[in-house]
Amino acid sequence: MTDKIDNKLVQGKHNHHRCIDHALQVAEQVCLKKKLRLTKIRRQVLQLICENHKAVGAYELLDLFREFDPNAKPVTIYRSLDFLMDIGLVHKIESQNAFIACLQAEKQHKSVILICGQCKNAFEIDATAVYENLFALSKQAQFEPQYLTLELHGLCVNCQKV
Amino acid sequence: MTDKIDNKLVQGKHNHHRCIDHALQVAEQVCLKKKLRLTKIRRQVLQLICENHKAVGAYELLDLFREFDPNAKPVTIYRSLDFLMDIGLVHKIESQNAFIACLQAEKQHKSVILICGQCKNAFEIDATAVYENLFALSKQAQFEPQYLTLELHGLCVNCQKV
DNA sequence: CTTTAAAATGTAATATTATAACATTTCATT
DNA sequence: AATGAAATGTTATAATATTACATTTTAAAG
Ligand SMILES: [Zn+2]
Ligand SMILES: [Zn+2]
Ligand SMILES: [Zn+2]
Ligand SMILES: [Zn+2]
Repeated sequence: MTDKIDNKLVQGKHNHHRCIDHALQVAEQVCLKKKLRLTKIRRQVLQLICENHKAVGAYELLDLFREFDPNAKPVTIYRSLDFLMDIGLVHKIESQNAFIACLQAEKQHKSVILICGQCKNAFEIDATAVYENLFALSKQAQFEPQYLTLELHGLCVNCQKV
Repeated sequence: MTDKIDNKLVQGKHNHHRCIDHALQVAEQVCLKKKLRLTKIRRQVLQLICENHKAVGAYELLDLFREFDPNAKPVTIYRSLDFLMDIGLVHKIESQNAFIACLQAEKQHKSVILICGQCKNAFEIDATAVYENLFALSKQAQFEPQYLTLELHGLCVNCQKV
């Protein structure tokens, strides 16, 4: 399984095993704390999402998952995604119908997802100030803000040259 | 056709005929300027989107459109939506797979869409500062920003009470 | 006024994304 | 061991969107 990881594909050079391990450890912690069950299926789905930093579609994930269970059905993936999203371990990229693992699920965060249109890598950076700004703006318009969809499309540093 | 408009449904009280007329006039102007063809079908689709300020799905739109042409197919709607979105007359709300008419298509604008989770009304307010902030932030992360998906979910003023 | 080529539309089929409904199994607790 | 809630299995289907190719409409040229 680990030999599928292709470090050339991820944003910047880094030991990607650490990302996966960290994400899985955080997942354990979060579930322990909330008394939720990180079952085998859920862990496998999370692991697959973590295999690179690209946004991954549910059916793409299903194909990958079928190496664990050839008979897996869409609903299995969607159920796991729902579970993982509910507890903040996975984010949905609405503009792509795709999913990424959150790399900072252990702490509360208000972030923008930067999505490279070329390589599809997606990563989060803090945008707390932006949230505050927008919430304030919307309140001025007598709107009661609840949650924000914030996705910035562009080119990552690796894809800008040429 | 006009007697379908229900002003109780729209954000605040206003003469909704003006919204439709304005949107259609702007559409004419934009197409004239860009030498594009605002065909009957495209105008009808835009008109239907304008009939209220709610986000409307493509198939919902198709149902409405079938009062013009009972044999209309999904692709007709999607083609018109693509055309209207390309020239900024319509925006897609990614988090809802739904569409709204832009009320300020005549001028360049950087806005956030405020979406009421209760009544589904959606309207835009200016967010130029937020764009600049985010673009600057992302550049610091060596990301080249291109376009932003910015959708704020919450409750509109009419839906906050009780 | 024809010819022509591009744009728009018609038509059918299909791809992609996501959920509903109900049966069965697993698991923690009693 | 009994119990009930949570998770999973299984089947079907809903909802959203696109592809491919035929035909018609339109604007512009000759
Ligand atoms: Zn996150
Ligand atoms: Zn890239
Ligand atoms: Zn707009
Ligand atoms: Zn409302």
